[in-house]
Amino acid sequence: MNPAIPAVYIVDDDASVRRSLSRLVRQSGMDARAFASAEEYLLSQDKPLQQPACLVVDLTMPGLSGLDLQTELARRSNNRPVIFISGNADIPSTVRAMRQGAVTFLPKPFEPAELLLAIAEALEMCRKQLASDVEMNNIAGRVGALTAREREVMSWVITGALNKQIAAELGIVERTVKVHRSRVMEKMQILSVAELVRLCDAVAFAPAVRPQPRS
Amino acid sequence: MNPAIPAVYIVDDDASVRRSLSRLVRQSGMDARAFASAEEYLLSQDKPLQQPACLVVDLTMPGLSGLDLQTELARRSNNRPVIFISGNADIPSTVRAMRQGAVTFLPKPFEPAELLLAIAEALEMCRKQLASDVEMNNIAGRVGALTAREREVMSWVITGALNKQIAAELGIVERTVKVHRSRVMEKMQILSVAELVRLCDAVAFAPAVRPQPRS
DNA sequence: CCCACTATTTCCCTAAGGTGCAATAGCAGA
DNA sequence: TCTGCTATTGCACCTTAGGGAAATAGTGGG
Repeated sequence: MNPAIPAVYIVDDDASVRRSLSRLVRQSGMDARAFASAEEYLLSQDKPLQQPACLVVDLTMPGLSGLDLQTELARRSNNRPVIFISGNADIPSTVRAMRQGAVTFLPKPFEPAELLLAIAEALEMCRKQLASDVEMNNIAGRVGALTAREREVMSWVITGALNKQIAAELGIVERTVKVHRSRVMEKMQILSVAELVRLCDAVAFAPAVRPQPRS
Repeated sequence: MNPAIPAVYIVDDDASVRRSLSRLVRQSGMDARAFASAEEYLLSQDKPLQQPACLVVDLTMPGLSGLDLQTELARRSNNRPVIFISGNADIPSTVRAMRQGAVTFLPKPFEPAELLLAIAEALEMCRKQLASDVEMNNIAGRVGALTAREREVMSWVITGALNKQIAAELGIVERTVKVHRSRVMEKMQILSVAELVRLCDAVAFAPAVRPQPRS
């Protein structure tokens, strides 16, 4: 599969729906992959996504329902946008689906253009998410390259603490703090504290500050 | 109205619904205010919200519909959480409402407990939003106290630029940059660049950097 | 036992950040 | 015109940040 070509995963127990939707998707220049059940889809997903992709899921299916699938995907941090389709949907299901982050919910029958529009939106969301994920992983990787001590020093640096203060907190000499700090900046591949703060905030870097024992 | 007591704004064209919901809300210890139409509600809203509050809106009403009201509120940056109720709702309306940020959508008839649960959630969201808004206004106020030049210097500082570089960019001497920078830290009531970066990011402070003229 | 990695420290030096004091200048309003 | 606010700069001085060189030490493998 060409990583540049987006993929649409279709999950529906109705074979004729799978066929027609697959055709529609392919005619629009995208990859289509169909699954007859949520379980089947889940089993096929062993690799992290590398190309923009989204799901088109039927709400009511034997076994795991569309909502169950969505819940499971959220649990697995599989953040592919989900578009629901259903012939017999009720308001509560729609609400639940949307609250869990569904892109939209199309009641059958729907116009092919409606689905394509939703898919386009979902793929755009996915692209942004992918770009963001890449960036997060990039940063997390750099943080991972730090030693425990360096992370500790970093957690103080991003609070704006002076080297002198950090040294006092850690019970070491200022020169040592400078050494760690220097390595942090080097490994994080940045030149300023401002950038360090942004990187740490972006990945929600844990302070690593020992919890204050409340007397 | 006691600011500590949350308020629930009920917008429904059916007087009996307004009565029963108001009673339900008041019995739960909250303020209830009822409106017969979206227009009536909008006209009553001239003051910014100070207490946690949410809306319970009927989807279908004469004049502006519930969705119209939601859209208008979004346009006015009135971020009170909205709970929809409706006796004859369809999926598309539900989807649109949820996509526009509705807390939930309750089809009539619903259990009183359901609505109270939704209200509790909405009020909690509102409380967090209020706290955040206060914080944002606080920061924005401090930024507003800066002079144009100080804001300009700040925009460079948060990129991690050295005083020397900032001076070159602005065509002034380093000493002057230091003066502005010092005032920025004073007016923003902080002690470190790390904090400055966070404050600016929190309010999405515009770089104020002149756009690069691409040749 | 030797080696790589990490943590630590001392001495010393340069660059950058931050301030106090004083002075010049432009501009808007009383 | 005088006053207040803002911007600007020069000079001197102190504090921080950042590194170079070299050495000590503990830990985990090979």
